[in-house]
Amino acid sequence: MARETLTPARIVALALEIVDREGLDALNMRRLAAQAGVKPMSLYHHFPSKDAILDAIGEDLAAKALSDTDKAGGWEERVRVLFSELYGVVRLHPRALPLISRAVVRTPSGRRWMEELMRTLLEAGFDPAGAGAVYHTLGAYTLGMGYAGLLSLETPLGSITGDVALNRGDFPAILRVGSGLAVWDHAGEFETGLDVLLRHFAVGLDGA
Amino acid sequence: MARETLTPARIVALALEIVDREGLDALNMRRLAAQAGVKPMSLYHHFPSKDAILDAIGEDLAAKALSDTDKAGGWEERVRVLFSELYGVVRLHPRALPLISRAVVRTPSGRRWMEELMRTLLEAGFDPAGAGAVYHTLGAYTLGMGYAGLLSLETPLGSITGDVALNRGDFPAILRVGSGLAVWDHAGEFETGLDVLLRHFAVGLDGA
DNA sequence: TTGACGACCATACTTTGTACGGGTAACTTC
DNA sequence: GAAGTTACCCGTACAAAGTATGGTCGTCAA
Repeated sequence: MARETLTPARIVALALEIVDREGLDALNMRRLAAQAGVKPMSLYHHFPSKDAILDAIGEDLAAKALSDTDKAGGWEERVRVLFSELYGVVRLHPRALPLISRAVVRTPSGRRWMEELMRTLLEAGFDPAGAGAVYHTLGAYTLGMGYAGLLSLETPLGSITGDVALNRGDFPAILRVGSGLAVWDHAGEFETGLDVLLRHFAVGLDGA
Repeated sequence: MARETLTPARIVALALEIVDREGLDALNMRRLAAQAGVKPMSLYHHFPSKDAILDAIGEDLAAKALSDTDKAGGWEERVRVLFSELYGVVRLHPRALPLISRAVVRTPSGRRWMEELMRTLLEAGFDPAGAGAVYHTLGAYTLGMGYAGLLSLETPLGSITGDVALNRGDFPAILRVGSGLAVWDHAGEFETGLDVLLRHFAVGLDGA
């Protein structure tokens, strides 16, 4: 709205706002330009394509997941913090999740996050295959929690149990569990699962 | 190609083929019509919109995840089978994953899958909150494994370690782990994590 | 003054979903 | 069997969205 100078950083910030507020699909060049008080083609002076803007958002978010990881502590604690920080970013920007997941393997900050994780695991004594397994399992779990939350944003809370109520009798168990299905924010739910998985790998490491 | 009669089932089958082969983005009405040997607008006689076709694909896949769940066995085994079947479908059609995840909460077969899961959990003795937690945790894990695999399809295997090799020295740990990062098909990796999580809930159930 | 460059934009082309209004053949009804 | 109805398919056209191409305008160095 306010007509400040157009910069890559401001474009990314505005784009993220739109994504957070209205979803990834609502982000288009004309909309973004309008938000910046500028005409669409002006954006191309700062970015070569829309995809480049999306990558820049991803980089931005990946950088946030990287902040305070240098607290000391055992490897298990460090790994826990790495994934918790990542999940924290996902919780703050659920609609940007597809960008975050791409960023982990494609942007500088994402790779720094990954390097940090791999270094921690290798130093802890995991062999390359073991480190890969930890990354796969915990990464999938973290990513999945995010996608599940995103899904529940797009499918309005009551639309499951609400619809189902129509043919009451066909889905008694779903109805009994009710709203517990649609709400993914239960305190500590993510951390609990993360701990369970992490502990499993820790035990395996000692055994080997 | 072959000009058979156009039916909803055939449209869905062809659409799924395109998605499997070329990805979700490659599926458009003109492309799909051409594949069916028909003109674009003809599709709208059988489906009201593209979105309806996507939902139909989801329903189709959700139905496959539902097949042989009626084997007897303890609740833990039944839950394991439910998620394994679902994951099996995801592995067969990774590029259709976004459709599968929507389907679980939106299509008849998806809801039947969910009902089956909820019924099993409630009968096993979980309270509604507990059943919700199991669904959240295992569902997120399953979904996440799928998304991670999808991600590795889109980011060609070597592009991570390949790029990183350019600035050798910045990412030594990633390089050491190497190809283990990009390959998500390790036998039993999914089942291992699933068991770990499931066992955690089983123990919690006995304790309560 | 002049020319070069950086920031912004007008126009237009392409791709994709789909509204609208047919058209033809099979089938129903009297 | 004539007339209407329906099922199935299609031609045309428009809107939304990414972006190629080629300006325009102000600032600043020489």
